[in-house]
Amino acid sequence: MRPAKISESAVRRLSLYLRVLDAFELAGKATVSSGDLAERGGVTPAQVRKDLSHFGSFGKRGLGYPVSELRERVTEILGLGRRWRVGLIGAGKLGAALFFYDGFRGQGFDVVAIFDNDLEKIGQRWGRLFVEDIESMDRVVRASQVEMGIIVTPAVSAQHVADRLIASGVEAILNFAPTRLQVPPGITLRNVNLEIELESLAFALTHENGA
Amino acid sequence: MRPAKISESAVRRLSLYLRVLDAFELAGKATVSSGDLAERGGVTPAQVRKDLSHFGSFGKRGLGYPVSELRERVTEILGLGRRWRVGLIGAGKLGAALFFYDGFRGQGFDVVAIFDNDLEKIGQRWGRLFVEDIESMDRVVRASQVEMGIIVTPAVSAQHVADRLIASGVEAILNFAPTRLQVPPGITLRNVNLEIELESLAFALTHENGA
DNA sequence: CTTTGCTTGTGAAATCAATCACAAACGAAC
DNA sequence: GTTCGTTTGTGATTGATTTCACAAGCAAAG
Repeated sequence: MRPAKISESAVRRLSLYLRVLDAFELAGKATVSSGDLAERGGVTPAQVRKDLSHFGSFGKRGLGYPVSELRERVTEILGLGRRWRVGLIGAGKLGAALFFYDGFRGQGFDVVAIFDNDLEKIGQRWGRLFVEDIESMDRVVRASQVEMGIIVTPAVSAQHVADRLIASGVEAILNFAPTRLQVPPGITLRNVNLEIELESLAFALTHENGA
Repeated sequence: MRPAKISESAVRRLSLYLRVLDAFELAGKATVSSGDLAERGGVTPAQVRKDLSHFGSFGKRGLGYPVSELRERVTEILGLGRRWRVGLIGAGKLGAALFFYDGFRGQGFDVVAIFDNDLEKIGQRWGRLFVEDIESMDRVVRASQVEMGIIVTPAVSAQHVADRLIASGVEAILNFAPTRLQVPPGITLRNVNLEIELESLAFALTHENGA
């Protein structure tokens, strides 16, 4: 079942449910109710049922959802039934932190290329990869069959990097640079802006009480 | 003017406008229209006006908004008219990347304490700070007047760390650990989950076309 | 085989957010 | 001082998302 339109936030909740299901499976539970999932996920039971119902009917009334099977189905829905080839652009500290973070590999994401424009960095060995010159991005992206790009460059370079990624055939970009990227239709872009997160905390602290 | 309730997303857009205003001010523009702000921010003019109108009436009809003054007002609204004292919990690669990232300082956020539970890390010197034992968190948080906590520990430790932060009086937490934290009412929590971002890209790539 | 206790799946209702559209206000031109 | 072109601020409208509420379905017990 492929529904007309699934909201961004519904997809994110599916990722969340998947993690909760992992925990339940590890704990040896055979079935879970929408209430169980909701509690552990911090949402309402109705929300869980509605989110899942967009993709089919996975539960049994009176009983709940079979943990193992639902986990497989959600994995499939999210497109995690395969491995994804990721390119990292920016070999700075944040790039290194992401590269050496094991969580990605565990979820099916393999960094298969690293790029930088700094001569100091180009040629460095990271794990079993070498940092490539950003000038050879097109060739390397195609050779390594990179499907997603993670941009961890300074803001000024980010748009240029995005343009080159897209020109090389990459259709999904995760941008950590604190700038608004312009991308053509059909390209999926997600932004992670750490400054905005902190500013949102500052706003909350400033306005929470009547002080 | 303090409005009843501002949506999370409206606050994030204010951060965005602030960045656009910075650019306009740098470019020497004296006034901007909602259309100018909208174009650079990737939103609609009506949205810009609505967002700003929640906090007052800053523009002149027929003319637009005075760049410099609006910038000051938005800075004030977001609570950025002062510096914030931030504690970093987790002295791993991601923690280091965040610590050495200059963008935070530029926006008014100062990391004033770093914690870890690894004996190898405790006592290390980072810039002008030393990595503290997580066991002394309560004392150090109070002594350094930490107001916000950034959690960059493994998932298993995150809830414990959050509990201790809150017990020490911290009321705002930015969590990078891939787990759902439980916090009492009154505590502001934001999550940055890199796995969920990638999974959302995987979903988009998987479902974008009829393939 | 019928009853009982749960839990799903889903239209309907309610809430929340974004967009529209237009009167009001301003500066410039004459 | 009047007209004109522009842009704000905002009530009304539309659209999206979440929650409600309940019929339908299932397993277990008797």
